[in-house]
Amino acid sequence: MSQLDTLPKDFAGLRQRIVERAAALPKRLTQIAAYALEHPDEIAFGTVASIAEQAEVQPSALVRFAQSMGYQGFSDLQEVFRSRLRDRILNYEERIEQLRLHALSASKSTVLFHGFSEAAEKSIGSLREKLDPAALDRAVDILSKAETIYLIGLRRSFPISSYMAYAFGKLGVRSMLIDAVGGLAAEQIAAATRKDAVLAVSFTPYASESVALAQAAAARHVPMVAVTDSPFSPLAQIADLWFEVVEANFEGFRSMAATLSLAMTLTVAVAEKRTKTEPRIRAT
Amino acid sequence: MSQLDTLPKDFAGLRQRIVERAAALPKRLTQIAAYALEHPDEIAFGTVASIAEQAEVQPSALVRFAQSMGYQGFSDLQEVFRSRLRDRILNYEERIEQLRLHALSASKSTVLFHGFSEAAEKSIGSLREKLDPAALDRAVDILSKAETIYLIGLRRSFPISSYMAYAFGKLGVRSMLIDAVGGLAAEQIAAATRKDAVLAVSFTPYASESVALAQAAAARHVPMVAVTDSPFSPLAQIADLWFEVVEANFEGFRSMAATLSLAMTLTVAVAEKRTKTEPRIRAT
DNA sequence: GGCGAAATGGAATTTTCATTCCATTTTGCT
DNA sequence: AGCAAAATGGAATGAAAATTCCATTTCGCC
Repeated sequence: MSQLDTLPKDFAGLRQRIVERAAALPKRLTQIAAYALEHPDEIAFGTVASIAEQAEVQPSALVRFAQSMGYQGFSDLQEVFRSRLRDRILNYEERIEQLRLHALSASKSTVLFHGFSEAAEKSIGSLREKLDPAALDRAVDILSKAETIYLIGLRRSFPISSYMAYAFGKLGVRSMLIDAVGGLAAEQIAAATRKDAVLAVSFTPYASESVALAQAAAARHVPMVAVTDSPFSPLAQIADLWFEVVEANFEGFRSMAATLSLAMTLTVAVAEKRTKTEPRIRAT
Repeated sequence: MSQLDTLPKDFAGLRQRIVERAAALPKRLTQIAAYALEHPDEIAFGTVASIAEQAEVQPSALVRFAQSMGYQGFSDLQEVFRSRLRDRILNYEERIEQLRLHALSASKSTVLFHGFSEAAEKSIGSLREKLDPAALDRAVDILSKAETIYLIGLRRSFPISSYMAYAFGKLGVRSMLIDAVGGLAAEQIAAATRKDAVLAVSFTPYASESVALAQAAAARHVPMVAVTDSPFSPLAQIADLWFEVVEANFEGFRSMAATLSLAMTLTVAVAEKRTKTEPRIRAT
């Protein structure tokens, strides 16, 4: 309670404090300290009653333990254990501290920059964890068999599709960017057949034109790989194979970093797979 | 409630059930389904009240959702979301092991993906270290004073400029994307005056058309902010202010993540600075 | 366009949980 | 050993949270 020094807000700091003070603590509280360090996720998710039972102490002892560490009650201490679980997923702890320091002295635009960067890093990190290698291989397989790859991605997704069009061009892979210039989107995709393939990219709120184009292609049985953000996406319904990419956002603006990384991967992988069959130009 | 079939005890099963049933669910519950899959951590850690607020629904709707998935109440469903996190933590060491295995037996495309992701993370990290906050503020200042912001960025930089055009549009900032449709690039930029501004993006090898357009604008004294990769870039010579962004590359393909992060920052910062003068639309 | 059923919002209620309090036990010191 | 101070256990309390209930709105069908 009478805690003049700053009380640990992150798990690393709390852990250190527990180790330091444990020796000077009464028996029952030492017991709790040991339990806490050994079963941190129990502390994070359990209730006072359930933890007390597990650790074979009284509920009140848990509260006293938290107070002896400087917190007002058990709930405050538990919050630190929970934050550890949130952060650990992406290995953050240090980052957040750093960001906090930055944020104090920084201008509004600097805060924005770090916020967007953070969102980008988070997005990439989470896709790295959950991207299915087998799905990636299948997607490359579908696309590399296509005579022409049709790229659907308008509005927010247009940077992705236009990047792929650029890179495919450099790599000598025949592709068609559906850019809807002159209102000719439908005409642009009309030539796609079963021998081609579609790569469709769309995120909430799904641009209705992109969806309509993808559906038109699907109706004609053009093989389709989709990149979208939810199993409820209209693209997920119609694609032969789809990737779920959830981008983190900052101030309501979603990152595109993870999607872009995936797009680059597909582009290069398809180009390389093709080169094995028919030799082609290689470029940056 | 009247759940004869086994109700999901692990997250994977629950996830599948949510996807299956969501279509047949009423509007509000579908909304919750989407939120739950997109923010599983929130469900795991939050309280009914806090989650309800985040997802913009009533607390009672969350309980109904849980019941429609076969659970007795929200707490039971939440327990599944929590178990997912527990498991994830327990698997942490395994994960590293798994990653090691991946690296050995990984498919070519997985290696590509991790390579590009790493390049993106590196690029962002290095820009975070060296981006000058004062320069950022000045750039925002220059751009926010413009009547119309002309966006120059072709070929490899086109994803960046097209993203900014999209975002500026959403934010109600007048901008003109020089997309060179119909070979009309010169005409597109011809209207720019001293009261406007140019944001030019170009990297080695500098697309000659981009450079020519920027020079044309500079000759007419249009204020210019540039994003490029070297002090020797032709853009650096003519811009009033320029950012050096060095993107890491993998297998000869440069990331765009850092540039994109900077682009988002400029876009939002300019929009916010403008809103102080004249009220405008706010959107994602 | 009107009727009935389903869905929804929000307040009321119940349950669960953290915290506090106090009687009892243990510990440390003389 | 005997006393005071600290620690402990367990029940009582109050706060917060989940759940239920009901009036109102929305939706689908005739």
